[in-house]
Amino acid sequence: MALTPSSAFTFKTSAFQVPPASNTPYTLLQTHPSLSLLSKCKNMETFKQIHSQFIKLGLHNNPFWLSKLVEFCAVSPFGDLEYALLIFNTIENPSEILWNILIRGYALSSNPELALEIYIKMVSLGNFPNSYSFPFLFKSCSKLMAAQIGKQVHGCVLKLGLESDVYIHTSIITMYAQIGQLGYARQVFDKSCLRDAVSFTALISGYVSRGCLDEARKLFDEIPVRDVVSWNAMISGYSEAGQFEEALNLFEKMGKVKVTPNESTLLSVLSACAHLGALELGKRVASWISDRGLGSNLFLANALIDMYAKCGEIDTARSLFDGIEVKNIVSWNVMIGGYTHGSKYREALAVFRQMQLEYVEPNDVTFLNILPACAHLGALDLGKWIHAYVNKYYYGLQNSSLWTSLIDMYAKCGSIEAAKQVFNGLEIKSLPSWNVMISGLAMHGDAHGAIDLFSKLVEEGIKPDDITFVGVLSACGHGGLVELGRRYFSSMVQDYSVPPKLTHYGCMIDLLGRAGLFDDAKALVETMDMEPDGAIWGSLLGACRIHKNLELGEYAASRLFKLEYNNHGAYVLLSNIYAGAGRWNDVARIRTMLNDNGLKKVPGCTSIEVDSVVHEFLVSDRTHPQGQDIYKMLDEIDRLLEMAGHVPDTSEVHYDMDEEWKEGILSQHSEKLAIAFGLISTKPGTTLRIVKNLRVCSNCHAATKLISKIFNREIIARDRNRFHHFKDGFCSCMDYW
DNA sequence: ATAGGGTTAG
Repeated sequence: MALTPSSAFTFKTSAFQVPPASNTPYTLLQTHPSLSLLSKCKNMETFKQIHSQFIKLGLHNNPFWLSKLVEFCAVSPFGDLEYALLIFNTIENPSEILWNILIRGYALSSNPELALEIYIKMVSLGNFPNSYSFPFLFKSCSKLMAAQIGKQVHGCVLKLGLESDVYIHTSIITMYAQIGQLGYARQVFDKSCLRDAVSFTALISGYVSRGCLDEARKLFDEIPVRDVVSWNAMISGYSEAGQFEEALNLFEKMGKVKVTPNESTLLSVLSACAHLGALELGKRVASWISDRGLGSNLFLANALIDMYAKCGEIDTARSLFDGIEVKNIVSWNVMIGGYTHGSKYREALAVFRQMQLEYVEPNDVTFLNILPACAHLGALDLGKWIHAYVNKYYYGLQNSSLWTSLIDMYAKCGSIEAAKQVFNGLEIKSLPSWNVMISGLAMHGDAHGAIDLFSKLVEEGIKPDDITFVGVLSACGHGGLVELGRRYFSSMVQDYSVPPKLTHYGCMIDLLGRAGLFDDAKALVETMDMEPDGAIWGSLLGACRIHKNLELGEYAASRLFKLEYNNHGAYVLLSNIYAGAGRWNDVARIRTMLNDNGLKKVPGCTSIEVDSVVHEFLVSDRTHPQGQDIYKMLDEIDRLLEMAGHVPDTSEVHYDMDEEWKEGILSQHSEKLAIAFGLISTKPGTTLRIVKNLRVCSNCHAATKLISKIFNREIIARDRNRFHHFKDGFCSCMDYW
């Protein structure tokens, strides 16, 4: 029968009579070998053996040993509270110490309300609480977030005149601080003259957890003697609030006053270094750690891996990772996250696969780290597997960012319908989930879908943020909805008080430029209250190429080169503009500039997932094991395209002066290779999904439209900018991109 | 003999 306190407190003690305390001197007890026996005990089986041993030796009649036995059951992580109660119930007149131990056990348990029940029982049986009882009671109140009861217990303390006990005093402050009653915590603190580092820190932690860092800092500066816990409270407070510079400043100060950091300090500091990319400090901390032989501390090792990866030293991170003999889930997660963070998506996937081979169970953080890699690579099968896994093992999971990541993954893998399904299935839709859904629709060229969703969001009374408007404005841009775009742009500030950032200006300039409204685009650039960045000049330049605007194109390019002298794509665009205007001398001049600056073309690269494996193709790639079959298919495609009347448009190849390379370059663009591979390695009618690192060229776009018709395949292509759904000879972008 | 401040990644 499971004993509950209420049923247990029947005090059926007739079976045992506890004799009076023995006269064994205390000093003898302290060194008794049985004490180390108990402290080494790791499970109840062993405990029961020790218990019966104690009974044989007659030690159980001694109050000291009795308390040790109950204490083990009540508070050891290997103990058993019900068993503690069982022993307790055999004792006729339990001492206050035993009552307190039991209260402590329940206060630490998952049912802290029982600690309060036992306290009431204790008092109702005529026992008085002492100064030891109250810290346990306050701990229970904190865990229960029970402000009312906490105040009653506080009243009790005052009645008994125990408020000046330093332990009780601190536990009252801690309790009020942890249940969010900072005013009370402050009053207790201010009224008393008991102000040591501990009570200061208790209050500081309260302020920190409510985000009142300035208030916390004021107190921190007043502490007469700060110990390492005080420093940690403040440093980790800054770090968790995103004030990483402040965290590191404080850490430097801590070193100057010669307080030795401990594990917590180092973890906070490494996290701040990771966020700031502060590699130098990170390395100093790393050598400090290894100098003290702390390198094998798993928490620190994981934090170091994270720091190195986020600071760009991914190989150092990897060798640390490989050096850990017994990794935990965090080790795997930070390594995967490090690769994702550094855009090394294939490596992220490889570590994930390794993790599965070693039978390590992934968790939600693993998925949060691996999903962006799936999204970037278009690894839809793995993404789907993760979705199924989450549904199976994390059903009802509250981690809303995981759902947001899944929506984003589906959208970026070209499965906008699946993205919608996940989104619609969400009971609670966080703003980020709305945002990824809106930009997902925008990416897929469903401008009206995105705008409708935005209206729904507003109807639900949710306040959109700057990211929402990036989605809305880019939807308008992809759809060529100029007037609507203008309206949303002005509505941002007016109706939602979201001031436009550079990206919003970028969306608008792209929208206006692509619609050929150069005067408006120029006017917007000139009236902006911030300096235009490369992306803005780049999209203006791109628009100038589409609309053959030589003059503005030259200007935009000159501005862009001042910011990004090595932007190869920009030289190409400008060269295309010159070529379109027949200005061959200028084309040649650009060619020379490229050579002089040693700029290499970013190779076009397209990936396609077949049978859960992501295959990558570069321009004119001949490295694929099925290369021969692919090129055979490519010839077949070109033959059928020609028959269908497709004439390659060579106006965009002029920038490429390499004549022999130019030959056939169009038909060997990476997306065509990927499509050819997709056609030969999937069943007829299967949708092909491809991901390209650059923007699709107009040639491939025209060709892909025809391929979709000739081979009766839906082809979903993601380029640098957006999705194109090719079907039946048409593209969802309506040739506006 | 039982008591106070903080545990870790995104």
